[in-house]
Amino acid sequence: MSKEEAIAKLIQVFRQYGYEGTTLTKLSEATGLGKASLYHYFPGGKAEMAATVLEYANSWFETTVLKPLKADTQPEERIKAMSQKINEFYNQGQETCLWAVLSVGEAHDLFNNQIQNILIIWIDTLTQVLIEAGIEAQQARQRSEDAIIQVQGALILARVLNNNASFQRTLARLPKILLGN
Amino acid sequence: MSKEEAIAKLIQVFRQYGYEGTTLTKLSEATGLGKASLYHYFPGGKAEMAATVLEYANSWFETTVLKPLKADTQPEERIKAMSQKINEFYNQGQETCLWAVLSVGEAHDLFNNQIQNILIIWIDTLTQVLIEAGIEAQQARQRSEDAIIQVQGALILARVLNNNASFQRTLARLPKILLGN
DNA sequence: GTCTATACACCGATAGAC
DNA sequence: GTCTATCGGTGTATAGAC
Repeated sequence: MSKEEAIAKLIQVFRQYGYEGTTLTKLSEATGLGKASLYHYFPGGKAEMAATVLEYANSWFETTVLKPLKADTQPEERIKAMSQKINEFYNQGQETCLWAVLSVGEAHDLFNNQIQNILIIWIDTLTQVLIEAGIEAQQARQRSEDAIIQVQGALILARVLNNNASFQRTLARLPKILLGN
Repeated sequence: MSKEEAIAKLIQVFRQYGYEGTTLTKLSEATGLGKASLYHYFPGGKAEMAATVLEYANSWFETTVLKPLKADTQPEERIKAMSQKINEFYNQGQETCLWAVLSVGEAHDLFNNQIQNILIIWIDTLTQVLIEAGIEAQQARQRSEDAIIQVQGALILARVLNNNASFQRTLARLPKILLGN
């Protein structure tokens, strides 16, 4: 198993159990690697694994979800493309958000910088699209924040109600919310 | 210290650290009670403490936040009253949501029933207000879900950005979102 | 690189004196 | 009811053979 494949397994554990709820035993079982092997790849232990997983997720998000926002097409098309990628990113709303779970408890002190960075990039990128669509700057920023709020909130509701219908509805409405028509 | 005062301290710990991140040592320090004393009040240990805290929060929410929704005033007034209480409940957006943090990891299996119940009550109560305001049933329900989504999402954004401006903005917009004017 | 074995701290929980 | 002392278990992390 390559390091990249291992990271893909680790991310599942962290996002399901959170930082404190994730144990080396769970990480070991998920990857099939022994504890000592995990420490070979990640000498910094659990904290380094989480930081690496977070960096990997951030990078994936930027190149996959945010890239369509910079395409040379109509703003509405770009936003629809983003929504579709978000849907994949969160597995149709059935997966928790790694950023949300790692922003809690002692993990907050360790990782909030990384999480804050990616959210700001997301907001900024969306804002730029709306400005290109002719929306005034401050309103563009507020609507971009609203979009992220709704995605995050919908994930929580889907998790608690065990029903992703409202998540799907939220994603479908994103273009309208952002472009205001 | 009365049991009720102790619970008020316990809730702070659980909502800051989540279930797995909360330790008996933290709970002991927060209340000023020794571990053995905590077990005297809560023989079921940490799980019983969390369940009690959750029950207490649910009850407080119902009597304080949801009660204004059943008042004999205009729907818009009731929703404004609810928003104000939500603002207090989450300390102007500076506190995490106990329900959101206890819906993660192994705590999900233990407590999601309680959390699901209170969210459904919240949605149902809001829906009823909107129906009284003349809004069609299905749309009333969807808008109620949207309101909860936005509150939850705004709390996450506030925590990550360390800035509650968007939470305040979200609360201020709730009447408009719900009543659609 | 991966394994077994293990160190050491802290976890939740309990015993028993007062 | 609250305390000190402590239990068994598990957590993270490491040592050392292979």
